[in-house]
Amino acid sequence: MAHEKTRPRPTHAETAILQVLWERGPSTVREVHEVLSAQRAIGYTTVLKLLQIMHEKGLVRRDESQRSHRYQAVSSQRRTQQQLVSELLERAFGGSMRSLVMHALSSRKASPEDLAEIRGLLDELEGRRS
Amino acid sequence: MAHEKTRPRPTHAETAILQVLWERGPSTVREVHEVLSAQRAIGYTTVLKLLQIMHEKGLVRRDESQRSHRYQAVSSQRRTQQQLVSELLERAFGGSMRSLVMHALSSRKASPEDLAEIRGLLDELEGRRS
DNA sequence: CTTGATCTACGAAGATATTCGTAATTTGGC
DNA sequence: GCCAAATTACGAATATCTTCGTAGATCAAG
Repeated sequence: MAHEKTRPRPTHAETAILQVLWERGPSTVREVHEVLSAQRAIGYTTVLKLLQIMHEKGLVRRDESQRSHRYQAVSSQRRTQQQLVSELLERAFGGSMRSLVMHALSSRKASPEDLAEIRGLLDELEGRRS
Repeated sequence: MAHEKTRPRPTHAETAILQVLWERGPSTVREVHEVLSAQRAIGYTTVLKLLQIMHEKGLVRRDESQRSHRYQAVSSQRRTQQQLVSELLERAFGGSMRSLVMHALSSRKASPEDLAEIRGLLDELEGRRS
């Protein structure tokens, strides 16, 4: 089995860690802990344990060549986000993509650049040429 | 406290039930169970228990005037969806609304009506008059 | 080599979520 | 009134998630 088909959906705490790994790239437990503990109280060994569990689950890869192991996310941010959006779509929006997008757009102030890019994608989806 | 400020975020199983209540309106345990068990194996008393817990949490209201109690969602679908989107935004998208919208748009085929409505909202957000 | 700092491994406690069996209650039909 | 079917209440088992303490290994400094 060259390709893992079904990687488990990351939990809340796990997603927070993935967030850090995506931003920083391959990181040690200490580095991840420093970022997270700036956001909320969390023990060092808690982060360590979470990363170990994520490693078992196949959510992260581990480089053990150094004393301080380096962890990196297996799935790209893009792919994971896609998975989470799809899931939310089914779970709470009954598959209504429009509804989700409308909510997202309304939920936060968007920059002109954001809007322009979204508009561009809309154009594509509508099959507009030129 | 006339208004409950913080209603707990619904869990996975709970969201599935809310989904049914939003679609059907006030429903009995049996009715909810019929819908859910068509999707996956789940016992009648499991649904009952979940609805009882949701009632304790304040997620649903219960009409006990009939022998078969009727449950209905307390928060509107709209409001709950808003909450879940915001959470996902923080949790996995680092607050990048654009990213979320782009993913959502790409994840599913959208009807011309969907696209038109989204475009309309874009126009509003861009402050276009006319 | 010894010591203190740092790191991993591991177990386990506590919290939360999910599941369902059993018992007690109610009700409609006979 | 009695029974079968349907319903609620309740407790408990199981699973999953989150947390962290402790022990042991490793390493750098002196």
